[in-house]
Amino acid sequence: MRILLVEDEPELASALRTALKRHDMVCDHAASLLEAADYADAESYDAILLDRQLPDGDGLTLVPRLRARGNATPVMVLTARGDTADKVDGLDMGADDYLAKPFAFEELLARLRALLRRPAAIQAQVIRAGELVLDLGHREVSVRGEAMSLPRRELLVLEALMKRTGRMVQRASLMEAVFGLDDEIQSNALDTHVSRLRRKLADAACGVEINGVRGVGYLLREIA
Amino acid sequence: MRILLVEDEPELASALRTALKRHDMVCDHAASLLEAADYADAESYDAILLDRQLPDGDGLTLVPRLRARGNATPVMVLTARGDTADKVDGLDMGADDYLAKPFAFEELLARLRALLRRPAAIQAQVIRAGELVLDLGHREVSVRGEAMSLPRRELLVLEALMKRTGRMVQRASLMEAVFGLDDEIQSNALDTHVSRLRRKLADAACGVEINGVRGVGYLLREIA
DNA sequence: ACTGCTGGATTGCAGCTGCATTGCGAGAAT
DNA sequence: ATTCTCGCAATGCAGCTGCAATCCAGCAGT
Repeated sequence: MRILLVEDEPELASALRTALKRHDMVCDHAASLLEAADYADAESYDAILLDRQLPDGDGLTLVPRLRARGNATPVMVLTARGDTADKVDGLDMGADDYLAKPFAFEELLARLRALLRRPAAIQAQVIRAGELVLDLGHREVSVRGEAMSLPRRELLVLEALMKRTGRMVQRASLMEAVFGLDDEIQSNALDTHVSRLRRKLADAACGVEINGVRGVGYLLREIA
Repeated sequence: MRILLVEDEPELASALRTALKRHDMVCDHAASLLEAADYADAESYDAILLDRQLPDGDGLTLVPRLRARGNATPVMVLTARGDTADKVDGLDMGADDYLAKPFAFEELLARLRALLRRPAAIQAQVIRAGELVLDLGHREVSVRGEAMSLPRRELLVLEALMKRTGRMVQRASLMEAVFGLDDEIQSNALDTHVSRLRRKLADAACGVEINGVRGVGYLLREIA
């Protein structure tokens, strides 16, 4: 479980970190609103523990900003401001729980567990072709639910082709997708990978095949 | 929004009912555990407000019963028992929120709104793969009922892999799950943990193994 | 048709990358 | 103080990967 802790008070922050660590959670720490926003955008967390009083503003303003970007990470607000009005504000801004300081660490943990029980549904981006399913997010290929392990380069070829299933992919464009710019590949390495991929697709009987178009490039096609 | 209110004290119950009604919520009322179970089974609610002290037992026992039947309705416990220990118990029994009486009605409402925003599904508390059982709540692993003690990092690896049993987990994603951002790990520390975990899984003969996919990541697979 | 040509397809091979494993020392936990 | 854990480095190894040699199919010109 990955937690983002947003707390500017160093002592409390480090105490919480070690405590969370002891409970087998991986915890990143941000000490300001700005830092927190950066972290939250760059990484993906299972929950955010959020202090309100931060040097550069009210931590609570982070929540609507996240939600606006489609970030549904559960947020628990930890703050000394424990009036009913504050709590109502916090919750209505999109926080999922609101715990007033001082709090018992055991309660924080229990509430955190409760939050983590309800996972933010993540949308897997998948492309289908025939019986082939390519999960772009997890870089994984499967045929009829069965995982199929592919080497990196072959996976890149397949990805580039499946993104344009049934349509042509120029040879140069494939080269770029597979090798990028870094390598100076002069030989027929691409053909090699295509060939090997073809064989694996054929063995898997997944209902797709790769056609070469002389002088132009390749295309992946569903078999009739 | 349909709410099930479980509360045996007539005054409070009727006060809550009218208040909820005023906020456009449809509210059924049960005065006992038995009645509550019947309602919950027969109807479908968006949330349950649950008192603990009921004439025929502790209201909290309702929650595991619901969950066992696959009923994931969010539950908020309302009770005079507000010790930290009570709260922890309540939340760990599967309640989603825990509010000690007396409370401000506005806070109840705000918490209710927060509850209703959350995703409906609850994540399984235990994950199984082969003979392996991982209890996410208690953070412990067991094989055929036998507890198996794992160091923190290895447990994190196993957790990340078991959450996607049989499917790929990218190396980078594993890194994130096991180390936060804070650590600058440049070496093959991850490989080390995987290796050690592999050995323990093999020794335990638990019917699962970890496959590495060169250039991509790892996957945990049940042995045929 | 025949033949030479061209560009892709395939396959064996060798280098190399990236993973697996192990031992070790420092630091944390008890 | 002792034990456990963790990150690291060294070593070994398997598979990927690029290359080249070979093979094959389509094409054009005679």
